[in-house]
Amino acid sequence: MHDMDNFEADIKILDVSYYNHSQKKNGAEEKFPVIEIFGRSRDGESVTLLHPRFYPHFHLLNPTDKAIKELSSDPQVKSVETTELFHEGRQQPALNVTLYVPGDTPQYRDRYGAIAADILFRFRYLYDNDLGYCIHAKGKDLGSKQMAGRSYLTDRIVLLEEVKEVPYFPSPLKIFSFDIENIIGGEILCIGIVSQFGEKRDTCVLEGGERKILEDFARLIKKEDCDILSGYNVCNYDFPYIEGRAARLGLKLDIGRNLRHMRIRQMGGSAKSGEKKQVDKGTNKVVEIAGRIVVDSWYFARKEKRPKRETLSAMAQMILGKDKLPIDNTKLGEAWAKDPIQVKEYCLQDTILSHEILEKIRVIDKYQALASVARLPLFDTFSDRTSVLIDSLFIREADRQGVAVPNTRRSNNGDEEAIEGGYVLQPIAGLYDRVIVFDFASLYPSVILQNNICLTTLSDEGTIVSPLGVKFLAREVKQGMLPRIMSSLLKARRESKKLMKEAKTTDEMEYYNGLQLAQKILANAHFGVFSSKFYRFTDQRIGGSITAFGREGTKRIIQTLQSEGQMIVYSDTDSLFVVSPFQTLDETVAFGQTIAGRFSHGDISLEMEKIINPLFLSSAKKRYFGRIVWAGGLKSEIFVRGFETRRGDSFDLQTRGLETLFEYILSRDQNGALEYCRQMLRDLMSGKVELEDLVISKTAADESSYKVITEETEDTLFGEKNIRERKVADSLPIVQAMKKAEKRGVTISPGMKVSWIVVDSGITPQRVEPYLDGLPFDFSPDYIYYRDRLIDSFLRILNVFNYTVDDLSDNPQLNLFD
DNA sequence: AACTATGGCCACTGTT
DNA sequence: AACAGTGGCCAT
Repeated sequence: MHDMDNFEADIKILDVSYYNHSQKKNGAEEKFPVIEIFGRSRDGESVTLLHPRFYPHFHLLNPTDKAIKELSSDPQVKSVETTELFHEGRQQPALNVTLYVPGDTPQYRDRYGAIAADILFRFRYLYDNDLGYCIHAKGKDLGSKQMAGRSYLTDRIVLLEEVKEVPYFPSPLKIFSFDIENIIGGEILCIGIVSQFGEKRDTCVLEGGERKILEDFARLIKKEDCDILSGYNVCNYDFPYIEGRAARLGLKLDIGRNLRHMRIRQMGGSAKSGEKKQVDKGTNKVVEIAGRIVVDSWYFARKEKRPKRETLSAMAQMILGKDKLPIDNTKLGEAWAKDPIQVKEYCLQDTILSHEILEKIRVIDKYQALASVARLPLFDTFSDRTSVLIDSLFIREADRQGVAVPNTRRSNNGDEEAIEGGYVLQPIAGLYDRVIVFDFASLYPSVILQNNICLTTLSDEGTIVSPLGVKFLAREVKQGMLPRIMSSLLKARRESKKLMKEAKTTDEMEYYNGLQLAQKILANAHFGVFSSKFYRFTDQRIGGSITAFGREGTKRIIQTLQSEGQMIVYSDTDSLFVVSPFQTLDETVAFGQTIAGRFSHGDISLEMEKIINPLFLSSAKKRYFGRIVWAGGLKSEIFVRGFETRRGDSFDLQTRGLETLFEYILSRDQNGALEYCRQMLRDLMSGKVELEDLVISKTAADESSYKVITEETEDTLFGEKNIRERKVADSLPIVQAMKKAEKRGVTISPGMKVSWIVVDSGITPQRVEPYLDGLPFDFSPDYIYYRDRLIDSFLRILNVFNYTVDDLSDNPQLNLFD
């Protein structure tokens, strides 16, 4: 063993975990937790920081004498301490209880109704030690990779002596992308690998039989000691597949930084009837590897780009402008036997594409910025659970101020009604010149600030009264925690934006841009979390008051402007569409600035976002398009909201047709528009259309999540009740397509897009056939179906100008004789 | 078991 | 033909 060297470095925290240590001390057994911090230093070393003897604690509100007595003499309890906490508007007596073993906490939560008793131990550690994503650590380098019988794979293992948070710094993480090739349901043939650290990139392909491949895979991850493991759909496909194959061969995948096995967790599940599905269908499996972070490039690329088709080839083309080598997955075994070099080339190319997609969309940088703003390990920001981010800021503030922290709510309180949301003004359909779009800057955050909305300011003595009649104390009397956090986030964001503008290099600019975006995301996330039915600090009076203030503000401006004779043609939540009373752009801008100034007060700021000329409003809400002619400066840019061109589940012909139709409408060429639509329908009906243009795609949910409808019918003759169960899934086109795809050897995992073409809509349910990459499509589309859907789409625009289906017909003169 | 909200449009099925 | 129920995706 080495001498113990001093260690000191700046470190980014990737993941935090702990273990229970127990040792003999003077004949007695001493038990304590040891926190394990996994990270990478600014200088590029991987480190494990060990922090022993940090203990778990929680609170009891209004503890009984009996409870205090019991806990004081409980051998599992390290210490108890009386204190006071603010809860439900007043100071209340409380007990702070410290245990030896984190895992004991739930039993005390249940037995004593303890609060702040469901905070994960790693978060408790970070909160209490005031740590964030980036830290400065000092300690003793333990030299050996063994510690108390435990092994770690990092360059350094350090017994922590001093630690403090430092500002976010840019430095590279080690990223490892991979892609497997396997015979469907069978053997893994090879694994392509890209390993990147800063500018340095290495590639290789593992081969030599499945056992060797899997052993090499695990060995390489450990040897390279990567921070991020990535690949295209690795969570739902590659990792589960590898796990399954490794299990068959009896191989261990002990690839965690503490040599713990990787773990795959199934997320989501079925929603109860009448309830919305809570889980983003984009992830249904989560892969956990201690000390490392799994980042599925498919998940983040789809989140960022919302593509219609989500195959690697479609995404690579869209994001990188690169083509993917074609290969028939169903014949991989034969291809491998014939020409393994080609298969390997293909495999590596896929790995590189996935890797470059991840780089291009800058996911790692974005989440690092979020980790630094939310003050959490990178791992926890990647879990995409906003409540974790808000907890990190809010619980710390509550602890500082002695405010009680309830446990996460696990019941819906039964009859609880949803709060009312934003106000949407029915649009006045038409085509308008020079429409000014105003919106409130960060409406809900500024409402929170302006009205000092917080759990801690709710009070009957409050002088700020929300439209719901809920009262909040004025800022001068007591500043709320929520407004305080909001204010510091918004202030920090203004500073980041300023530094971004002053940046001298692109890297510096990106750095501040990432920060200001993260600050914005976090500020906006507060409303959602505090209005959630499940969050620990949820109070409907808060969420309800926030939206009520918002609605009131918007409606008041609409009324005021209307009473002044202005024409408000649309409004949604925090936006207002006002037709300019002036003929020129300059006058319109000046007019808009006056309005924006008039309605901005205190923390609430109404901004002139853009001027649209012309603007088309349909008779439906949330559907409009126009040409932006001004947005802080002159512009000329078409934008669309809501229509099929924005939707991933429309077919390309429909998207293209509408896009062109929009251009005709914006050029005020209605005859051109009609002629164009007629021509497209003619082409379609004469079969002059690519199959690709008729493909419809939607995201498949897990089959078990579809509802089962129970229908009750009464037998008229005998008065018997017949109960029939019907599975919704059975008649959905998407499920039909998924099942047929599987019959043809293409597995579609839930969360991925399924593509199909309608071949017969004359029957119910309609018949569809899957449209599969690399496989022939031997059916004839139902052209009537597609014609009718196109006509419906076109008419939703054209009926604003009083055109009807007859105007889209090729023989309009026939109508004269009707 | 749930771990960010509500408002909204449209496609489709299956009943009346 | 009108409707209720369900699913999916989008606006904010």
